[in-house]
Amino acid sequence: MEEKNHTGTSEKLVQSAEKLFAGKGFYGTSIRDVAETLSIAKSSVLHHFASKEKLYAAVLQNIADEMIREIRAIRQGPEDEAGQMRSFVGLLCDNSRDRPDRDLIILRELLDNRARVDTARKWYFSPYLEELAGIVRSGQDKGRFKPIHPGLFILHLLGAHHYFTISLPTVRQLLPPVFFDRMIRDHRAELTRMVEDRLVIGPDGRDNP
Amino acid sequence: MEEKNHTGTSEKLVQSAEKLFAGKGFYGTSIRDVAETLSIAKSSVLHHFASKEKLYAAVLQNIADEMIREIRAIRQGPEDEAGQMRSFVGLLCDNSRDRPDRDLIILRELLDNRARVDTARKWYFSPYLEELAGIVRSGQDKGRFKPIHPGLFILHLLGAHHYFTISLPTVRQLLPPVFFDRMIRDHRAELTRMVEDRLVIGPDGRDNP
DNA sequence: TTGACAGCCTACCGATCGTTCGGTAGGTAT
DNA sequence: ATACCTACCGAACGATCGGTAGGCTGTCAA
Repeated sequence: MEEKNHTGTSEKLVQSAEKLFAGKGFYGTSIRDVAETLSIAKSSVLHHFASKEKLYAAVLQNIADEMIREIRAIRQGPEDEAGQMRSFVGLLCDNSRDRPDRDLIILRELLDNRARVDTARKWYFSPYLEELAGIVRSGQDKGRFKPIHPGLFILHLLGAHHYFTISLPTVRQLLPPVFFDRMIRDHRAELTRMVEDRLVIGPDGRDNP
Repeated sequence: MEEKNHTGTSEKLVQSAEKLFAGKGFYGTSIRDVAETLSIAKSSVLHHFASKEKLYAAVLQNIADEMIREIRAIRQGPEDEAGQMRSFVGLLCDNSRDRPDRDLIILRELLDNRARVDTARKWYFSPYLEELAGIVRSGQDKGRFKPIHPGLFILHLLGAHHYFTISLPTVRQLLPPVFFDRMIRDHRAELTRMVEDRLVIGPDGRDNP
């Protein structure tokens, strides 16, 4: 058997780089910064990843892979489409609490990818969006979801959530603590309501498109 | 009388810098880049703004001022609170179409401000959020709006819109044109529905909180 | 035992970064 | 004519950037 990478440094580099890129972006993060988190030389980083771009790509790929795995696990689960969407809202909130760096990286990539979208650059998160839109379409095909545009609904749902989580540290300073705590508590319920009101057709079959 | 800034270079610099910062962020934009857009030396940029940070601050302040002016104009208009919120949705969409750089800068600042929020750094857009939350609170005080958390609703509305507009260039490549066009058309209607469903209490007085 | 290679190092490269400096051109006020 | 101002410039500063070259060490299969 081939026994490459027996130190696990590459994986540690990806994890460190994720945190740094999330905090200061691609241009704001230097290879030296990444190397220092593992107390190794800068050129050692370039031994594992041939360039800064490749390291960044590895970070994106790693995040995208995890997200795809999570959403596929939900989609292949036993729930119906409405239940899957509710589980997805829970997944969103849990991930933002446990892995806040992910949200930052995704948003940064969304911003940066905009500028170079014409350079035929790979977009790591399109399979993720495809899976989500797939759930919506599936529910619509079975007559359980309202005929809203799948991609639009997903973008609005993701937008409401990510924008909220990104704003939290800033808004925390602007709001009295009591209001802030209530806002956090209400957030997940509000996302769920977004699913119920705008997507799921009630058990009585009524629909107001 | 003192005759400062008779060339208008400072204003031109702010406008150029806004575009560049929007495209590649603070770290991704150099003073040299800004100077070249006006065909002047980079030291001349530093004559108008003592540092890169100060130039960036001027860009943010300029955007924040315009946005505050716009939202105050709506708020002091003749409409009731529901009409003001509808006008605000229209303002959002129009601005994103006419001044797309603004959305990018605001989102980037939201991301970057997160990291240094503990350094007591000024947050230029809090008065803007305050004005918006004020409209919601005012409508609630008059019994016209549902008792949703004002800040939460505003963040969800802004998030849904900004995330959507930011994603447009990327999503355009992933979607068949016919779906893409429909998505654009439905976006404003969907935001308006967000206001109607989750905020405004219908004329019959019914309310489902 | 030996050779291949992974991992990590020091040393160094050219380029670019933000910033500082001294100086010039042209206008205005005294 | 003197003094002072804004606007702008080119040169240079030290620091840092991403990346390269080459050498040392330890592991492991042949």
